Amino acid sequence: MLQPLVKSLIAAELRVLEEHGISMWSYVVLSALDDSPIRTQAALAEAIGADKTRIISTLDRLQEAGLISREPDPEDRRARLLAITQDGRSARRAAQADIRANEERVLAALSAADRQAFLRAAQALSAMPHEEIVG
Amino acid sequence: MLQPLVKSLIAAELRVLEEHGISMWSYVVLSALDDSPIRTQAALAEAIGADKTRIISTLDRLQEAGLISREPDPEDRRARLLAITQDGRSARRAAQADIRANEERVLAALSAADRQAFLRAAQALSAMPHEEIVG
DNA sequence: TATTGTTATACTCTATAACTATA
DNA sequence: TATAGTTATAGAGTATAACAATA
Repeated sequence: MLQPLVKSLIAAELRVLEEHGISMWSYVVLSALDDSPIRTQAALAEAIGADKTRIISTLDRLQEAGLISREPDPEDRRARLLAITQDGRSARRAAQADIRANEERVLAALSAADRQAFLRAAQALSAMPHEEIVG
Repeated sequence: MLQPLVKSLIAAELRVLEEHGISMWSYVVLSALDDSPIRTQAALAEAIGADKTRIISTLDRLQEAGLISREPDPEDRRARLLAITQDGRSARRAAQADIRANEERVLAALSAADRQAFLRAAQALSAMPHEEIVG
C-alpha cells in the first residue's frame, strides 16, 4: 500500500529537484554534507547507502557547479575532504523547502489528528533497524 | 523518511517470497489473478503497471510450475486466457499470510491508536491520484 | 602491502523495435 | 491492416574488478 504512495512522492520530489536543476543523487549528497563535512568519499558513500564508484560522477558535477568543495586531505593525500559550499547550502535548502511544501500540501488531505499520528508512526517505524523489519 | 521504511518492508517481503520460492513479479501476477481471471497478457501487464514484454518470462515460469493456466482464447486465438490454478492460489495465500504476519509484527511497535491512525492515513494518502501528489 | 579514489567492465532490469500468428 | 504475443536489441542504472596514486 505504501509503495505507490512513496513512488508518487519520489516523482513529486524529482519534479521539484528538476526545477532546481539538481539530481536525486546530488540532493542526497548535498543533504548529507549539509549536516557535516565528511573526510572520505567512501564514508560519504556509506552514509548515503550508495556504492563508492556510483557517486563519483555526482561529485564531479557538484564540484564543477561549485556546490561542494573537494580537496585532498593535506594529512593524507589519498583522501578527499568533502564539504558543502554556501551556494550548495542555499541550493539544498531551497529545494528542501519546496519539497516540504509539497509534502505539506499532500498531508493536508488528512485530519490534524491523523496527520500527527501518521508522522509519529512513520517516524517510529523508520527508526526501527532494517534487520528488525526484515526479521 | 518513508523511503527506507518501504525499502526494508520490500526486503522483508522478498525474503518471505524467497522462502516460498516465488519472485516479486510472480507474486504480483498471482495476486492480480487471484482477484479475477484476465483475458489478455497486455491487460494483465497494464493492471500491474508493467510492460507487456516484461511479464512473459514470469508467466512462463508460473505456467511451468502449474501456478497459472494460460490458454489461447477459443474465440480469438491471438489472446491468452490467464487464470490462477488451485496450486497458485494456495501458494499466493500462504505467501500473503506470511507477509502479513511480518507486517503485523512490525506494526506492533506502535500503540493501538497510532497504528489505527497510521493505517487509516496511509490508506487515504494511497488513494490520492498520482497526479495530485506530484502536483 | 594496504588504502583511497578512479576507470573499465559486466550484469541486471527495463523499454523499444522487429517479428510471428492470428484476425 | 490491425492486434496479441514473442523475441531481439538497446539503454539506464548498478555493482565488480582492475588500476593509479599515496601511505
